[in-house]
Amino acid sequence: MGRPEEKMSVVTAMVRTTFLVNAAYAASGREYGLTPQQGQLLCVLMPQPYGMSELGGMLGLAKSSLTGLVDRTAKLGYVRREPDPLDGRAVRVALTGPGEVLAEDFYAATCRKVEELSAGLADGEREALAELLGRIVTGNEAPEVFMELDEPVRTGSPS
Amino acid sequence: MGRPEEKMSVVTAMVRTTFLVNAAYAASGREYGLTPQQGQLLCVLMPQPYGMSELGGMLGLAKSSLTGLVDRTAKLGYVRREPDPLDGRAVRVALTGPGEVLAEDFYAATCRKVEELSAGLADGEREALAELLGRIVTGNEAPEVFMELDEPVRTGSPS
DNA sequence: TTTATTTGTTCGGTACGCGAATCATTCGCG
DNA sequence: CGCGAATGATTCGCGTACCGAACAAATAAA
Repeated sequence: MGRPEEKMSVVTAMVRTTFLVNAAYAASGREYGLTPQQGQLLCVLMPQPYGMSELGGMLGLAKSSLTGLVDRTAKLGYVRREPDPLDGRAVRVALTGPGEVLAEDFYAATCRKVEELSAGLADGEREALAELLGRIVTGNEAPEVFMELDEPVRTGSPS
Repeated sequence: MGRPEEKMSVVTAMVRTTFLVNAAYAASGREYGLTPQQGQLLCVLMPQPYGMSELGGMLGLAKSSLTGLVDRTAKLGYVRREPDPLDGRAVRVALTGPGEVLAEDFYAATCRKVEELSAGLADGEREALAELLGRIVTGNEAPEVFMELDEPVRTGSPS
C-alpha cells in the first residue's frame, strides 16, 4: 500500500503545489469577497503601511497596476491613502479599521487552508519542508508578501 | 555566518515559494509571447488533447473562461479545436504543430527557472523536497497541470 | 534657478474570469 | 419513436488585473 506511484521531480512537485496554494488563496478571497490580489494587498499591509512604489516592488506589479488595485480595494473601504508627511508626492497605503479586521480573517483563513495542505505529513516532515522551502525563499529574495505575525502589530494605534 | 534569520513557518514558506513559481511562469510567458494561462494551457495539452470541460476541471476554470482562453490561444495558432468523433457536441482541444514546439520550449524554460530556485539546495535535499511536496500534491489531488515528460507522447500520431 | 529624477495617476488596450442565458446534441424513458 | 432532461460549448455583459506610454506634481541635483 501507499506505493509512491512514480517519483515526482522537484519541479513538478513545486509547480503543482503552487497550483494548490493559488487555489487556497482564491478560495479565501471568495470567502471574504476579495480577489486574491486584494487579499494579498491586505496581507502585505498588515504589519505597516507602504508607499505605492514599495508595494509595486513587493508584489511585482507596475505602478499603474497598483493604482487600480488600491483604488478598488479602497472603494471597498479596506485601505486608505494617506499623504506621506515627509514627501509631498508620495502616499502611504494603510489598512482602515475594517481592513485590519478583514486582513486578519483572510490571513488566518489562508493560513489554515495552506496548513491543511500538509496535513498528510508528520510533524517532523512538515518542519523539514519548512526548512527547505525557507532556504529557497531567502535564497531567491522572495518579497515579503506573507510574513509571520505572532501578534498583530496593533500597539496603541486605533483612532 | 549564514544565520537562519528566524525559522519560517511552513505556511509562509509555501506561500512565498508559490510567489516565486508564479513569477517564473510569468517570466517564461513573457519570453515566448504567452500569458501564464496560455502557457499553462499548452503544458496541459502536451501529452494529449482534452475536451473543454476536462480542461476546465484541470485548470479550475469555468467553462465560459475556457472558451476565451482557447480562442485567444487558437488565434495565436498554437491550439486547434477538433470535433470529437464520438460526441457531436464536444470538441477536443489539441496543440498545432507550432504549438507543440512552443509548448516544449515554454515547458523547458519554466522547468529550468523553477529548478534554479532550488539551486541552493544539495542534491539530497532537493530530493527530499521533491518527496515531501510530492506527497502534498498527491494527497490533495492536485490536477495534472504539469507532468513528467521524458519523451513527448508522440507515438505514431501525426496526420 | 533650472534641470532631472522620483512618485503617482491617467489613459488605452488586452487578457482573465465569472454567472446567466442560449444553442445544439445526446441521453433517457415512456 | 418522440419528447423532455441532461450535457457540451458558446455568447454576452460585467468587473478585475496588468501593462506601457504619457502626464502632472513635488523633490533633488546642478
